[in-house]
Amino acid sequence: MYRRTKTKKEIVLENLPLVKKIAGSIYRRIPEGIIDFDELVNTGVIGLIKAVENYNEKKSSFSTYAYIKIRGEILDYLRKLDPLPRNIRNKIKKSDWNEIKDEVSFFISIERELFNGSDTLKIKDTLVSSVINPETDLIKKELTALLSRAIGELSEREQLVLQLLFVEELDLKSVAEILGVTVSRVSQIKAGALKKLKDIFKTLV
DNA sequence: GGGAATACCCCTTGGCAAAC
DNA sequence: GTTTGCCAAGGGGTATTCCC
Repeated sequence: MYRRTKTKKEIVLENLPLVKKIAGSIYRRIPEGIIDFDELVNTGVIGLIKAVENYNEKKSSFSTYAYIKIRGEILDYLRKLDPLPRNIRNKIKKSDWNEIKDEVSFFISIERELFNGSDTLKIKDTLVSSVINPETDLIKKELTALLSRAIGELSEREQLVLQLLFVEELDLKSVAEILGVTVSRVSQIKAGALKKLKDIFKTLV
């Protein structure tokens, strides 16, 4: 057990860089002046403490578990700060193009990796275009649905690696630290996941 | 100032070993 | 046999230093 050899305080101090990394990646995506970076770090530390208390080593590595808990705590905190009722926020969400862009950015990034060609740019441009029309909207929805299905075929570990690399925009080194493996291993998982995704995607299209 | 050389970082890939 | 993971080597991009 992780806690048997180290005190809670030692584990928290040891994982503080991880908290700062996660807080930083979220902080970069929040409009300037909305929240203080230190507040996010403090919230992340609360998540880290909860992770230490509830960690079950049989289920996953501590760093992976802590990552999920820390990020969840910060996101919960941000939701609580939202002054708008959830139903109003949902209505806004439905018509907020930035939100849509955020959701599909993951797929765009992966697609870029998968196809690595000029055609990708055209699709990307279609997806992120500021002009919404029925045709581009339909293409976007179909592509998102297909990729979503393909990603669902991957293992949890592969999905996590892709999420950390493309959604959180972490580098391989950071992902390696979170997963507790080497950078080269993360690169291999990423390459394998993308290859698998490409194969799955081909069968779906 | 700017071009060349060097150092450094990030990442990928191949080979290998251990575990399942 | 397959999967997982590490190590070492090398490619590519960027930053820094040096010299003209």
